[in-house]
Amino acid sequence: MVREEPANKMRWGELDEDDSEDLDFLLPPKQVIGPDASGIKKVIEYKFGDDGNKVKITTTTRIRKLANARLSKRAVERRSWPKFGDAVHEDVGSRLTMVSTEEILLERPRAPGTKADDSKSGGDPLAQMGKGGAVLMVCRTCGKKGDHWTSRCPYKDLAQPSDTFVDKPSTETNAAPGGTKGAYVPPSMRGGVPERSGTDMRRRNEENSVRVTNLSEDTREPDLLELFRPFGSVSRVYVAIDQKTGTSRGFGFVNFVNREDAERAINKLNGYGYDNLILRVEWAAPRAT
DNA sequence: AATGAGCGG
Repeated sequence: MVREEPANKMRWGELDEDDSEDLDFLLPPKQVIGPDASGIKKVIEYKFGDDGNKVKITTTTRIRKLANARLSKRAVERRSWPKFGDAVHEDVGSRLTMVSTEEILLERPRAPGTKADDSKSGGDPLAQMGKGGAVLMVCRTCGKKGDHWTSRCPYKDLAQPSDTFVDKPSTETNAAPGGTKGAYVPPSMRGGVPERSGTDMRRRNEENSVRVTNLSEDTREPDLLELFRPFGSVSRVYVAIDQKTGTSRGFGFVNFVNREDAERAINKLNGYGYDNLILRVEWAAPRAT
């Protein structure tokens, strides 16, 4: 089989590039009208004749019956739509593939490099839900879904009682001068954070944190959950994993929704034999900052 | 023996 390459054949990438020397740009743009529902198409174009005068050429064609029959009514209808974009000056019917250089702007929830525009949103992320991209916000401080991030949490400052805490006079929580009981106070017993009240205040009880040590190597989080679940609802289980080896480091944490449940678990499971090892179960110290 | 990843707007 022999393939013939006509000498004058342009590759598609070169289209419209070789005739930059002619004066066609002075001519009115080519117009394509139709085809209409009955397949009639008019092409009006202009050329310079040999004498250098402008010549108007009107071509009227009718789409072959066969081709027309294969088009859906909708497709035929679409053909009469006015052209837009780069296609405005194109006889689209003659070129099945359009190479467009039109800029397509992708819509994003937030364009890169822009700052959150509070003036438009009113600072309320909820107001943006549903009209931009999906917004999924879960506050890590109070566990509420949907209206704020951790840093905006109204309880952000309460969660970690500190010397700089001013809303409420601190008492037993801090190493206050004037003498305090030096015993360790479970975070849930400390002041500062409002108690769970009503249905709205779903505090994520990161605070009722129980440390479990002396876990066997192959104890995983599901095992821990299974072990502690009977004492009450567990909000989180965690087994420390060595990032390098992927193996358990032999300790973990269990958070309970209710302090009392945590306490019962500690009392029951501390010293409990599990996988040939004696578990140590006690209140966890607050996580390192 | 040992006190945890991930984190955005």
